[in-house]
Amino acid sequence: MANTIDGERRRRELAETVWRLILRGGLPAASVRGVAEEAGLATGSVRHFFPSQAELHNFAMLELMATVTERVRAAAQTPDVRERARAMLEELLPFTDRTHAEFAAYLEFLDRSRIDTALEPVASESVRAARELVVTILTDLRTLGMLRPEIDVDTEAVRLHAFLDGLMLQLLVAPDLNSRQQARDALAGWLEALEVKA
Amino acid sequence: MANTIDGERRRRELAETVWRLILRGGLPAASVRGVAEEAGLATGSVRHFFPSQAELHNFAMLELMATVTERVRAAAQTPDVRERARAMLEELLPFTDRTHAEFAAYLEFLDRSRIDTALEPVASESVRAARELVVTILTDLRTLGMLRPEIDVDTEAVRLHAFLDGLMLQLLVAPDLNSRQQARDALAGWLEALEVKA
DNA sequence: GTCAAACTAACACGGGTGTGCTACTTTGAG
DNA sequence: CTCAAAGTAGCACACCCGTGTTAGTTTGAC
Repeated sequence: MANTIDGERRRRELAETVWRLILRGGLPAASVRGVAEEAGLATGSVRHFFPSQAELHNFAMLELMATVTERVRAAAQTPDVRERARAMLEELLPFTDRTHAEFAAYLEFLDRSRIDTALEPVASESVRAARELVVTILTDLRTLGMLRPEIDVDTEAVRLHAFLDGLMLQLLVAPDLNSRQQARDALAGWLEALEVKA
Repeated sequence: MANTIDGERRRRELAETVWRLILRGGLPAASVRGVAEEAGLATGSVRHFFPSQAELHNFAMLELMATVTERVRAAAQTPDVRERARAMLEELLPFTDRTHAEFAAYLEFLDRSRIDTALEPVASESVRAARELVVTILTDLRTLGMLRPEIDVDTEAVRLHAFLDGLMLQLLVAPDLNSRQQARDALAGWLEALEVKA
């Protein structure tokens, strides 16, 4: 056989092309023809790796989740507990140009999953994973006795999760409302308020 | 002249048709042909009231903001201060089937405004208005001495605004995450935590 | 009743889309 | 070297889109 190695790399390249096009022109820009042209391929070539547009988009969103998950895993290596919590949660926000493009695509997919049942499973899984991450971080803080006693983990998880999603939405669609640094500070301030006084 | 009275009514009808179609099939469903068929008109009739699709969508979003603004104004009549704050902020969340459709359209327009410069002015104005409402409510509470002294209005406004937007996003794209009642309770609980102990 | 304006309707054009299909080129295992 | 598979490329079909244009119908002021 020929390039069996390049197959998955090509698919990942095309997934990133989808993200880039969505950042630039929204989901409609991520057409089969558009992706092919942006990647310098023929439409037939794209369809060789992805039999349908639905599979291309599905893969692009799965790859998106995998990328974010990997970054969260990397941030989980931070030694200090407080720093770790902050670092992990920061990976759920678009703080760099790179991640801004990714979350722009994520928002588009998430929104589309409301209609497109093919995207629904992976979309709701992503939301579930985010909630789980928040709960886990809060539970760890509680176990370590670093959470103010009057705070309920489940109640706080709902608030923090919604706060993060709202901040993400605002950074994407209304970047003038909060600068990235302001958003960073807002998250840091939030977490400080959770902790027991030193 | 003929029905000068019906003109604006027709335009409002078509705006609501746009909302309904967006709820059902996303922004792509709000095509000129789609709106015409849903409203029982010919495409030429729709284009008689709106010279272009851009004007139709722009008007639909303006009408959306006017509707929400009117509801907030009505909620502002609530006598009790605490109840009033809660009632007004609840109007920024999709708690009924009716408002769910409206906010679904709003999210779609907001997302589209990231790309479509024609929607950008009204979109950023809507975000600014929401922020202003939050700030105003918090400022009123502070003036009345009902806000816990350690709370800074501006800091709290950023948090509460992001919390509301996140809750809206989740109610729209991940309705299984939080029920409407849970979201209502979360908002009520948040506001209670802001107030000075009775 | 007249008539201009408001309103409704239908067609055609050019363009973009997803997808199916076929043919060509490159590659690397045997 | 052979040759089957991987990869690339291009075309055609049917569909939907926004929009321009033209024509017919209804309405209400005068």
